[in-house]
Amino acid sequence: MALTLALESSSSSRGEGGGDGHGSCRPRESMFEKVVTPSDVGKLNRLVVPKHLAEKHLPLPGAAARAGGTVLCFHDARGGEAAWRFRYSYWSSSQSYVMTKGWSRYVRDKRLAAGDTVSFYRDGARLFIDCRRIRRAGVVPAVPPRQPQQAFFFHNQQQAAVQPQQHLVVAPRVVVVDDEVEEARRRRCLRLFGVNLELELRAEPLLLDLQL
Amino acid sequence: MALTLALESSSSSRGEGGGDGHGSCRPRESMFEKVVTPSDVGKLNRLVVPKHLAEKHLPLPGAAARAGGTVLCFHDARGGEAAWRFRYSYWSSSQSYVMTKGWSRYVRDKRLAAGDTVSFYRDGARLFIDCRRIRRAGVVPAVPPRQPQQAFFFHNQQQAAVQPQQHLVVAPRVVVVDDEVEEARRRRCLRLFGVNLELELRAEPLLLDLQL
DNA sequence: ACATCCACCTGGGTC
DNA sequence: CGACCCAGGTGGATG
Repeated sequence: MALTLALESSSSSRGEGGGDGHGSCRPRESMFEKVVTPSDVGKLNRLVVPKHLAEKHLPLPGAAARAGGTVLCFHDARGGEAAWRFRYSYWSSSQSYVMTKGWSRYVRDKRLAAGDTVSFYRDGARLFIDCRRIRRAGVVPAVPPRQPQQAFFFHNQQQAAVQPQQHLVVAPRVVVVDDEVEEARRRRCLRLFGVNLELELRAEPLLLDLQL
Repeated sequence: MALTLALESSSSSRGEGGGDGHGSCRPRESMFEKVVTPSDVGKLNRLVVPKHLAEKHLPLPGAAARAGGTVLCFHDARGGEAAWRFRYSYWSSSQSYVMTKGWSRYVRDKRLAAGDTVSFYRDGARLFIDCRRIRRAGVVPAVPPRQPQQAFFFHNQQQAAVQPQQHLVVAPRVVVVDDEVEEARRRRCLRLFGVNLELELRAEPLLLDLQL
């Protein structure tokens, strides 16, 4: 069954209920949203699902919980063939519900950052996931931060790290962005083709040569 | 069938074949060696056996792999009654061969540290294990780093870490050693009763009070 | 309680 | 550059 994607430009209501007007699908009912924490998008490779939301919308049969969880398949609310498979389980040690395996890929592909919002929808037995970025100062990124695009990409972010004193020379559009959240680690964030490059925060101002 | 241990003091060829002249046994053929990583001797309690070596010298029948591995019994190449039993299994998740149960005991008893070498030999169906420390400048340790001795031992190496500015006061023989290997992480290594304590490398010289 | 073991998982590196 | 290794992890079970 194909999903009809009528482009509704923007619904005025931004409540947790409806689609938020990014041109996505219809016959879903919202389950819940979460503003992701630094840990949710960091090296822990897991999303903590708030317990009350998990037990209300994504109950784990208990047998499944003891059996090491289950695998949930979420369709991408933006359409496309992409289906996101996450291991979903209960960690008795921390008494929390988590999505583990597969989650880090979603974070990477969607360029999720702390403060962004992930939304989970359901249409009958069909599950959907969507996300939206936080409101950011600065320009809209040159490349929309979506889909497993095969754009220019630093393979080794270590090598891509920019020393404060270096000049950064780039070709197309570049946007310097201040992350709103992620105050846990105070970092500067340079957004390049949808890739976040993290710079050590120094007293000195950042020196950049932007050749646009 | 007893194994005759003729003391050939040192085979001139140091190739991966022979004994290294520590007065150990003969009729073995070397299978492989590994320079152990920090993880191999750390809290993970497992030794990763490089895949190509594992499949060449210690194949797991596949049925055994699926059955959760097997137990291998290694005789101590230095002689003695000691036999080291390791669970040996294949982790399909990481596609790697590992020795798990029993390995941490070997690490402890032999005071194995990162950079040391473990060697596996075979004599027909009989398996042998040996290890040697990395070449170190400085004196031979006061206590030979052998056998299940129940000597003084820091349970938590974290706590045992020494800050460069501190004075270290110790009772018996102590040797300060510069690690030749492990240049990957440049660290000072202080050897104390066979335990390696790692110090952050600083410009300042190490300050020690040695009360012998 | 604590250490160990076990079955997973992942990113970086390498080929 | 995709595929694969493997070093470095995890939670949970066990004794």
